[in-house]
Amino acid sequence: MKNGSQRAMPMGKREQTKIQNRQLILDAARQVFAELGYGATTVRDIIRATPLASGTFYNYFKSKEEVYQAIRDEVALAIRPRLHEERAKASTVEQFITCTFRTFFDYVSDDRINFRTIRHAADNTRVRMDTPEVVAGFEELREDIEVAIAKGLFPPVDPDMLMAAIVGVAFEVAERMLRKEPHDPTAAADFATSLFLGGVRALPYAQTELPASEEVTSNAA
Amino acid sequence: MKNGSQRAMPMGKREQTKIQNRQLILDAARQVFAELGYGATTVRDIIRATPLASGTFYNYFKSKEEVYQAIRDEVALAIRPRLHEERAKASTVEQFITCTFRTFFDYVSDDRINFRTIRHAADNTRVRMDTPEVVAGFEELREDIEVAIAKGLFPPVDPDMLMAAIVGVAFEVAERMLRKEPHDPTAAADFATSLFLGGVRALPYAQTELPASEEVTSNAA
Amino acid sequence: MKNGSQRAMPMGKREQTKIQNRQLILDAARQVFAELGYGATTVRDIIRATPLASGTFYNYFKSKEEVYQAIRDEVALAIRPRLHEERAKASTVEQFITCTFRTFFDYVSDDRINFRTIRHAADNTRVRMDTPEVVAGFEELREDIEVAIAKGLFPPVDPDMLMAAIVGVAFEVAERMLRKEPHDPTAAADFATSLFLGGVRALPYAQTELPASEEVTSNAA
Amino acid sequence: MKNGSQRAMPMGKREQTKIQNRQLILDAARQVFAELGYGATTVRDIIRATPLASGTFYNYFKSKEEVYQAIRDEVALAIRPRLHEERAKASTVEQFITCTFRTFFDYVSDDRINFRTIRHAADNTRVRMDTPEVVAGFEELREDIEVAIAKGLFPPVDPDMLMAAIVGVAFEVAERMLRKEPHDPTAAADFATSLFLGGVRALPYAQTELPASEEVTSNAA
DNA sequence: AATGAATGAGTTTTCATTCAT
DNA sequence: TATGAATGAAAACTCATTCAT
Repeated sequence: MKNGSQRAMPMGKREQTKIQNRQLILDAARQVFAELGYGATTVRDIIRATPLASGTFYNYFKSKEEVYQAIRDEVALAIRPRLHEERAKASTVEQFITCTFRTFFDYVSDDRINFRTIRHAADNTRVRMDTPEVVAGFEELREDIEVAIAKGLFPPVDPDMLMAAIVGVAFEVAERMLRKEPHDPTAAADFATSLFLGGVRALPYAQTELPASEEVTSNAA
Repeated sequence: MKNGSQRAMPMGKREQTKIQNRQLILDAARQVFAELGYGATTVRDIIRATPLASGTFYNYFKSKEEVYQAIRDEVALAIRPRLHEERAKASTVEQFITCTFRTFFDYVSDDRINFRTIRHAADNTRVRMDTPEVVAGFEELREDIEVAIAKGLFPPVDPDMLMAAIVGVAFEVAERMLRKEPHDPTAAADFATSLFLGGVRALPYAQTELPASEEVTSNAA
Repeated sequence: MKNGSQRAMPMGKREQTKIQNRQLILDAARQVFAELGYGATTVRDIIRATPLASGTFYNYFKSKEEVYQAIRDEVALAIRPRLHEERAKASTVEQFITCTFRTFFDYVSDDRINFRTIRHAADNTRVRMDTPEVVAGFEELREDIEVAIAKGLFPPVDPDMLMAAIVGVAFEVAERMLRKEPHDPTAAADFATSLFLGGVRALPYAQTELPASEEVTSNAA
Repeated sequence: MKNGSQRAMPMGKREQTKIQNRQLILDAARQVFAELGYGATTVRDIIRATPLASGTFYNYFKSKEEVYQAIRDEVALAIRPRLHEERAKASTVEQFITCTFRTFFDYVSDDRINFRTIRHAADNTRVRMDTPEVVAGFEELREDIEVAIAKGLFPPVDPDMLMAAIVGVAFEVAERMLRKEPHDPTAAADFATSLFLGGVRALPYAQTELPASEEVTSNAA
């Protein structure tokens, strides 16, 4: 049987299907990881969430671990450069903190499926996967903090601790943000930023249901 | 040699063994969960880390899940009352924040095996179960915050968000604290407390390797 | 420690308990075999139906099989001699058939727990255990038939087949009898006897609920 | 050589293997149930009697119970319609009884493996499951009897009891029939039919080893 | 490439029996 | 002798991976 056609540019049906199937698996895996947690997920679970057959999985990934790697990398690759870039531009503590949280919460809000995959809540299990890519993201933050300290933006605090505090607040507040519809990444970013810049006394007042008098809804400090 | 201590009901060897075996299993489970992560751990792994026979496991727990519950509850039951009690005494924001972090980090430092079990790495997965007991601990913190706001200790911030921020910083900073020997719960508590009271500019300066002069270790800003 | 008393006749507490425990186990076993069937019953099930501890079982019986033997023997020993004796006295077909069914249904009605043990209905499973003792009971019936044929009571039919028919009707009709309260062994015996003596046309008319005219409730033939 | 037969949908090798494997398991199960009894049989036993791997069993059946169901239903589905149809045609007691027994014994003789599976010995346990399909068969017989009574074929006997008697004789006589080679379903049917039509006195004389004169083989009474 | 049944190693779980108290 | 927890062999079941179609 001869290969009748060779089209240089337009992608053959074969290649398209291939890319599409890979994506089907990745999407299914994200879903299932988010629902069951990484540990409890089986390859069968992933396949079941797909129109494909079980054997097909192995045409694209060697194992559950490998799909997981792919998802992780996708996430980290999507957010890390953005964060790093923003922070590099910061010339004050305010800017550094603000852009870090804002970028993070915006990303999470846009791409909450991915977020849920690495930080997940379901069947009572929250998981966070400290895989190389994610850890690398943390390291990058720490390095950016070190640079900022060197530049004099930050006082000479323990960069590791500060990184931990930022990460902790970012993930935990993101979790809450996602529970309320509609998501309000701006409010989340404001909250976290205010906390880091001025402590609890600087926090924005809560949006109350009652029409509060004007000055109360804004910051008093 | 006389038995000087008074045991109201001298325990038979059988009861002792029973209690001891239960503990053997719990300890083994803690170890193994900490090493392999909850998801990857099998009941066999737990038993293997024990001098007991496979069937014996089922005399004490119905499943891996049940051991895990027991561990979790042990943790939550140990720490929650302490935290709640301390916070109830607080009459200022400072006290509220300080005692929360101090109690938490002291506990974690004392009982790091338990902490590692519920907040852990290896196989790159950190798990924390938002099971009834743990969630109840979070709720309690939120309620305490609400009470504090009502009393005027806190400005009228979003209690859910503040709780999230405290929890995030607590767990994440604890993680870092445990990576350095010797543990320094005081430093961790100081760090977190300062952050919450005055933001990044209020943070204590990092412990440098050089023996720093006294006033340097405290806040300057 | 000395054995202070030796009472020749009155049974010691020890012996009494021993006999009593043996009986507890036998009774429990009967119950459980009847409920779960022999195959599905575990020694644990039997013990659970007893106030005794699992180890105690083995002071009385070596295994499930052995309890089962004991029950079987009890049953066979209780009913076989009665049946044999009655049939030996029979001098007509009528007597032979009548006494066989009457004795059997009376026994079953009295001791339905034992019956249920060897012929049981629960969880949709009917079991009949053709153990040596039970088979011996069947053989005895066949031999009695052979003797009756030799004596001229029966025509020279196939004794094996006749035995099978008697056994089949006995067990199956007994099953129905036990489903109606109050049990009516007399009606069951009449039914079976009439069938064997005269075929379906000789069967007694069914007891109807409606107050039927007198002659209808009795046989018409 | 051409494939002369017309298969509407030529079956792929896959489908064939699937059907064949299902049958392998069913056959093995029949064998093993017949050898060990239902209760004592394990899924492993069934698989061992098969060239298949252990996991394969679970591609076809969820449990031992489910295989058993399949076998049972096969039996009931094969025999019930035949019995019902024959009885519907009966216009006399003789026909009703005759066709019932004849059809039953013919079936059992043809399909003795199936019969042995649901009515069986070894480990001394005979099992017959009164599962929906089988019970439905019994019910059907009872209903047919009720119809026959209404039509005046039978005297107004207790249909439940008559059904029980027929069932008891059918199963028990079938058991004996299967013990002798060659099977003689005709003799079994004659025996049972005669019993039900005229009682023991109407029974055919036993086949003796000696070539008996003609009239002896038929009824004398 | 896609399919999905087969595989069998590995896991969970049960239970008859033993044995220290 | 009674107890009941411990034992471990064996049963039930799962699932990642292979492979014939």
